[in-house]
Amino acid sequence: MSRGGIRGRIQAHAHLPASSALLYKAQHPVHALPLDHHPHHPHYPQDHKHSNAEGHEATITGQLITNTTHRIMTKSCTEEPSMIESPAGSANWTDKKQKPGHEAMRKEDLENDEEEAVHRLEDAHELEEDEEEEEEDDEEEDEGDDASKPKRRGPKKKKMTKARLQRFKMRRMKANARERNRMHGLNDALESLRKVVPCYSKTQKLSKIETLRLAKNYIWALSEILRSGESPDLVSFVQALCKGLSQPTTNLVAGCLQLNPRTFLPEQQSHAHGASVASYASMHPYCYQSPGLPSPPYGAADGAPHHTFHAKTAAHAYGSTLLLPPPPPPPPQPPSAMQAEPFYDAALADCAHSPAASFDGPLSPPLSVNGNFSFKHEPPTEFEKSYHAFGGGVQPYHHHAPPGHHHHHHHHPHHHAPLYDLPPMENVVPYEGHSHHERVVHMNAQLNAIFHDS
DNA sequence: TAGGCCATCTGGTCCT
DNA sequence: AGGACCAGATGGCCTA
Repeated sequence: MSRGGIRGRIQAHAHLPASSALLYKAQHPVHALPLDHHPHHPHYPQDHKHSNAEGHEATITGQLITNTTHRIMTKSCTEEPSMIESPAGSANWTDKKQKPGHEAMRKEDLENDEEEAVHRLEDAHELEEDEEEEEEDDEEEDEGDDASKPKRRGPKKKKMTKARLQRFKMRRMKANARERNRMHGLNDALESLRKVVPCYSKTQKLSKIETLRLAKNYIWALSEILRSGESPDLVSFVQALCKGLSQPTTNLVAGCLQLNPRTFLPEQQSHAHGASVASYASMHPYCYQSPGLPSPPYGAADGAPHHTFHAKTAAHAYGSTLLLPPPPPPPPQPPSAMQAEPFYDAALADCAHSPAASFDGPLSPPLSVNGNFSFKHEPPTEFEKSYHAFGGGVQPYHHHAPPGHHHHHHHHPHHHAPLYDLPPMENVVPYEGHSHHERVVHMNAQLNAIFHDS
């Protein structure tokens, strides 16, 4: 039984103008208030809740940090505790760029919080009040009273002096802030990934794990296109995309690609297998649009990649997300998730009757390997540059070359990587010996051949 | 209410 | 020494 997760995230909020998360955040504008005024916010820093292996100390320091920790927006801030941000940054980190006014915590708040924190830690660590000069004094304490108590083995535990406490607290705060930033960076990267795999919607996001799975499948499917050079059939492609995905995500992908979910069922695939992506796209030029895509430009509202599709280009563009690998001799075992027909019925109903019901954001770029085949006109990201550097090996990145321009004058013969005798999805073969540049040239040619009916 | 998903804190480990 | 990375723990939100 799948609860929550993608299905819930997708279906439960289909009627809402925004995702639950966004909605919740909109309804809980905590960013303007001090941290300790929002103990029930979902992303309220939770140091105080900890009762882990460190036990008491963790709890106490957690309370400390609860009152003093704030989102650190920039890396430089991690080196300057006075720059710590309002907790709202932590609660609404996705909105960080819209909330510059809360970056700095009021100084008196910080001082008060730290003072209280120190008091708590004093209790927790039996701090000796008058011990201001610490280090040396701590080292040679109670050496002679071993008769009274059993001697403690192991490293001697230093007494928590105020100064040490302060240092510890500051270290912990900075480490927490770094960790938050690190995770935010990870999430940003994941969001970037969401945008380049099929079925992107900003308000109905795939979960992290599903995004990774779908991305893996997508990469494999595209690799198969390169390897075979054939126009794959729709069902196989969708099956490949959905392999290992949850039911809700499978449902999403099927709905996103306007594929009759029934065609997943083995007994229904006989006729469906015959349809290639190209023919399907030509027969259903409009159906490759996301069911809920508003009139173009689709991506303007939510900041997603901006695509200006026409009916014709939509079929072309989304068709390219439907590049199907030829069905392997033994048809791939459909994931168990694909056998739950009701999901597909629901998806089908959505597609057929409620074009705007499921998605309010743009789909992914049609082929977002690196923007060469898609409509991307932005300068390359750092990742893209490095990706080129890594994949291309010898080719420098042509920063300002327009899409589709710099890849078309030299098309080298392409040697496909062999497939191994592994299960399809584990069969990812690096295209060694070919630069990424070359592969993209080849891919462009193939995709153009497939989807331009030439 | 259970389970999925998530953000966050935390201490350990490794690296520079 | 300090930062990055990691995994465990925790609790909140949401859906079925």
